[in-house]
Amino acid sequence: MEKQQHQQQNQRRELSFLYSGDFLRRNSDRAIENSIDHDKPPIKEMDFFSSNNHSVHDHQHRKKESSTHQIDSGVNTGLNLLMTSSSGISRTANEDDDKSNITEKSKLKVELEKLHEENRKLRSMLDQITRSYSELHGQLILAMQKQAHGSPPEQKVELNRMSNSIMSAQQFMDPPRPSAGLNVNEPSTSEDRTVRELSVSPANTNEVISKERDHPMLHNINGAAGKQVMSNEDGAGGDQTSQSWGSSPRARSSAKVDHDKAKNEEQGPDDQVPFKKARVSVRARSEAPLISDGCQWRKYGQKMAKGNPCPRAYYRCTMAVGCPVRKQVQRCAEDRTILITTYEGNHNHPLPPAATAMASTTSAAAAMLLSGSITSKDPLTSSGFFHSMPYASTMATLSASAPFPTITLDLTHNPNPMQLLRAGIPQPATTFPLPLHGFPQHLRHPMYAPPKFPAAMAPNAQLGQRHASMVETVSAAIASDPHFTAALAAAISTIIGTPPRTTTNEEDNNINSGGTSNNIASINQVAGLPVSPPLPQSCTTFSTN
DNA sequence: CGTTTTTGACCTGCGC
DNA sequence: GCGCAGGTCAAAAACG
Repeated sequence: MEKQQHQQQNQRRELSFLYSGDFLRRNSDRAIENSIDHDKPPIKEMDFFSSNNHSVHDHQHRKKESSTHQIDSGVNTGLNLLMTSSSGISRTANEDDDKSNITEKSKLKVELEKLHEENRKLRSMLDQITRSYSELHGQLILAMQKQAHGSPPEQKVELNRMSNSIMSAQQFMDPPRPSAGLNVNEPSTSEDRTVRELSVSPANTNEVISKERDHPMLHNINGAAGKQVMSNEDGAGGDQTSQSWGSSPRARSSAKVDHDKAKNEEQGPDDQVPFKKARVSVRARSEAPLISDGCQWRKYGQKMAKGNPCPRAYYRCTMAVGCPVRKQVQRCAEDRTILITTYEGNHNHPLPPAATAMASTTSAAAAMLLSGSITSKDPLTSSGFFHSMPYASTMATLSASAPFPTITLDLTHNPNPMQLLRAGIPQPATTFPLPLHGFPQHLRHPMYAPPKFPAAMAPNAQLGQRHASMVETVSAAIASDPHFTAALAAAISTIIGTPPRTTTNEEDNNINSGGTSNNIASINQVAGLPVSPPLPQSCTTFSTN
């Protein structure tokens, strides 16, 4: 475990890119290559959420930089660093020196006061953001409960499902559980089964864990898995994804059986679950061969895909033995600066917060994809939904032509609602898949890292940015779907970790009438939140995938 | 020496 | 049944 964390940390160092601007500058002279091959420069992965862009091999440089950050920050560190500048000056006994010392002291005093003032401002900003988040969270839950009461049965199920997602997102805040442990706090749909299966032979334990430790939201992702769990009394079903992704020959053959089973289910009278597998595709501009989503991946294959001169690489999650999550990475044929990462499957292990961010985003997308809004026979009709939203049409699209239902989060388009709403923040000229730019400078500062955060999990500076960028991404996505809104709010809860609070009527009105813009505005404030409420010490599982 | 990547072979599903 | 394409396996090579 320790080793794993260490590796993670290493990987994160390896793949850090602070701002796209930096990234692009550093790589602008590098020719874009056709393939994701490996004779490439040291950049191994583009890190969506990290805070700097120094390679792990540049360890010393990195250390140096981090200390520089601390000094440059302007945030009161509690040490009067400026004093040190005068400490080395040899003192004479004459009056001139005394005078200059006094002047210097007064200067420092002024400086100190400035810093105090800035601290005060930042603190109040933090408070405000925290309040906004709490309000929003409460509004969300309340609104969903309201809707659940007044909606047709189908929608009720959906809303309840989302509610569960939010509630269970709170569970992410729990400390990491040992991998052998089961989460008895899972919703009742799987709880019974868990108890039942706990008595199964040890050989089965892993499978049971992988099924039941998954976040309930994740179950939902792959086609109302909750339903599956309840309906598969023989214990063979449950997690379609992990089965179909089985790696051993035995798993493969059983996967076929289960696939057939799934087919039968699909063709059965209950047509409400047309898809058992969802994929989330993330399009992002990157010259790096990979995007960093916080997970560890092992490449297990590469293929030339038809219609694209760039090879498609296949990766498998290696953060836990038997984790069924896979991803495919391929450059866009039309624009090779665009990297398309497609996730599939659910993690069966706890994820570091950095991974939770990306995973939550894609998970929510997948949840939406498989939610009631897409239960119609023609998945494409649901995409019309996006068209009614500004930006949303470029944020998320659905594909019916793909072999699996796939939702594509397009992060290559610049206008991000969050950025537009954030007045007074200079926009860098370069584009970046995730809206890192335009983020208040202070959020990039290492001082904003959560004090309680385990060092092994995420370096301070990176973490704040990861969360910041993630929240922005999530907020933008919220514009595209109310279901998405709920699911992503769960993701935000995961990141920020503030318990919900009861709302006032006024707040209720806001959310009922407000539509997405209000939400975005509120969440935007959240995005401005450095890390105020304690961040989750770990996350159980998130996944998209 | 353990882990990861590479790469050709193999399997599976699908359309004709 | 055949060919094609997508996806996976696993031995060998590369890497740290």
